Amino acid sequence: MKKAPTIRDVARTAGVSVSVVSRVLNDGSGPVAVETRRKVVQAIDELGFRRRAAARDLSNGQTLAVGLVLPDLTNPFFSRLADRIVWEARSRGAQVLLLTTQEDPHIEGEALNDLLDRSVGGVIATPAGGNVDRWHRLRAMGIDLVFVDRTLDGLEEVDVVSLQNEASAARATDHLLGLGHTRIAVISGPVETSTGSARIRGYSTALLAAGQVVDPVLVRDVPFRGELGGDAVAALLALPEPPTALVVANTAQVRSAVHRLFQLGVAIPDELSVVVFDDNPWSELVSPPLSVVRQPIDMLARHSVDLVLGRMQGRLPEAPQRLEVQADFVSRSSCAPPRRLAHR
Amino acid sequence: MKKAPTIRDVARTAGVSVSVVSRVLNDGSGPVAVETRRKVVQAIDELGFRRRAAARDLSNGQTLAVGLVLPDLTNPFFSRLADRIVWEARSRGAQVLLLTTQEDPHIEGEALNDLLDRSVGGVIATPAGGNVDRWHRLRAMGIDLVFVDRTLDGLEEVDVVSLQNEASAARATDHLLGLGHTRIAVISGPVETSTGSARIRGYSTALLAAGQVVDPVLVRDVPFRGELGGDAVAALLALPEPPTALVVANTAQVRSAVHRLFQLGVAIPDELSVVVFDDNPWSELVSPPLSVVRQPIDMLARHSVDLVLGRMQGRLPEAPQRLEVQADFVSRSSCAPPRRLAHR
DNA sequence: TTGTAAGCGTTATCAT
DNA sequence: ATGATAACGCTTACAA
Repeated sequence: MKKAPTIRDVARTAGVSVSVVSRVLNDGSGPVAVETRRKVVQAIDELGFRRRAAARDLSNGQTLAVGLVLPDLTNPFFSRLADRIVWEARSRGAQVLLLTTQEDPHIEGEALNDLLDRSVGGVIATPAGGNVDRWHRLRAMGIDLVFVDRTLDGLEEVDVVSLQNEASAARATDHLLGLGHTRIAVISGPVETSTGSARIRGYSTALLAAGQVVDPVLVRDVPFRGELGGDAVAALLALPEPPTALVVANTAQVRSAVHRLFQLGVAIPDELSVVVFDDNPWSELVSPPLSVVRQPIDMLARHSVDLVLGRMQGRLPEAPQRLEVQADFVSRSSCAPPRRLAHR
Repeated sequence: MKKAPTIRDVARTAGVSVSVVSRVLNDGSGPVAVETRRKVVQAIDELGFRRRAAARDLSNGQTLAVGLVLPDLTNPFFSRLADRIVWEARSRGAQVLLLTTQEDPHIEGEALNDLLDRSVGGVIATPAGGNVDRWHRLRAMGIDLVFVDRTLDGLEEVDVVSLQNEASAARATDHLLGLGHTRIAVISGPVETSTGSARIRGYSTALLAAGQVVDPVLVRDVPFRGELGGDAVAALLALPEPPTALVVANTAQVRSAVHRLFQLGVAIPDELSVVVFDDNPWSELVSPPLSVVRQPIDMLARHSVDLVLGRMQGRLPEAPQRLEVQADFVSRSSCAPPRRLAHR
């Protein structure tokens, strides 16, 4: 196991000094005679030389690596997001350090410490909540930060890429309203989260615009972790006046919610119309195929990577960017007009 | 944005030398008076000092970070694997650099280059195929390597964690045989891959043991990428003598295969019994719920992390480890005895 | 028990 | 256009 060649080895076998080699390595950081460059290049691949990232990072106090902090890869939304982000990052020459938080602020805190140590150049994250001080600290250390999917109050200065949560929820609700439903329920994420509150807002707005009232008993905000989506479904159906339509706006809970619906033997869409947030690979495999709000994951990925990398390289205006991408509504067979006198 | 404190700052404010600080940092790397340690510790968190990973790595020529090379996070099998590996790694203090290959040896090659640069301490990978020289090079540079899920010929010296592919395929086939099927088809991964060939072998063995012959026309090996699982299904059903049972042993193709089955309106299990490899979150949501071979993903994760980290820390015997973990067969409602005279 | 100083592989600043 | 050389922050002999 011979030691890997260093820049000095290259310099020696090319018969030049290390500074010259360094210059050809960082193309354009200084003048190099064309013939000299040739020799250097040749030496480089003759020796199979590769720059040690650690040394480079140490020297210029920064890394081209990006930290990716996500709740949980078990949720298809995040795993596809991770897939796209890794892809976009590598196509721009950056690497990705992956950390998961299980939606737990404590774990997230530790992850942030790691990131601090490792001095990544930037971070893309879906914040779990809290840790405001840590996030600030990160920024104070000059690490560029982009939130994806969710924001956090008190961090107005960080870039955010999210989807049009409010509009999308309104859109889904409108669809149901258009079918004639007058008792539409929603299962969202926690109201304390940016996505949870925005989606509930969209839902309410649509209802109000249609001249209906918002019945608080039909609005369920459940955590992202766990299987509480199912319980919310059960609770909703056990109501004296159960809903005839349901919007599952908590991506992490759609599996659980749908699972329960099936267990309970609810006839979809006859007894209950349903729309879910996010187009899972299986949402058209179940019967009936689910109508969904399709989140443009690749756009989220592309923009977040653009933002971090852009900031890290100092392009981009000072002001924090706030990007909202549009979601599509995909109508399949899980919605129908309400049946009068539907009993269960 | 003040500069982050260095080990020297700590030494100064604690009134000791840097080596002492370093010693308390790497607990046990040398003697430190208990009172001195106290002062140092105090100085450390007074200043909020954190070691720069780059410097540490540079100094000792190694990183505690692990490279994770996976085909594709879009496949639930790999996303769950990633999730578990990240988790296990962090619980042992290691970070994970994530790279995806899209099953493309060329992309994989580039990923390996990155890993070389970044001098991660070890790598956990599901090899896409080829790149044998690159893998060797990695090992030659002292980077510990563990293959998970798949192996590669010509790399007998690397640790492998996989599941009992042959036994699991046999098990699934046996189940169908037990139901009385005499025309069982299999859709596997490429025969060139370790998983593809092993599963076909298991399938054949079971058939032979039951006194049946292996009809080559019923054995379809399809790539991991793309949607060819669906086409294989269609081809199988178009046979003059179509199968009455099907084992989808290519995890990456089960969605596509099942999708096509549904499109074609095949009655499961009446017309066709099916068993699929890997317990997707949706496999019990579709109707009928699918009988599956459940892969013990957390075991795969745990063992791979144990292996890399163990090697990196120099424990572990010389000889390459070959771990096979057991998969469970979960019977649900997609299998039944064959119907005589089933026409389509 | 503690301190000094020489690396580790790059980059960047000056001279030449 | 090139070459010395000093950082960068930490680890580790080796001395004291």
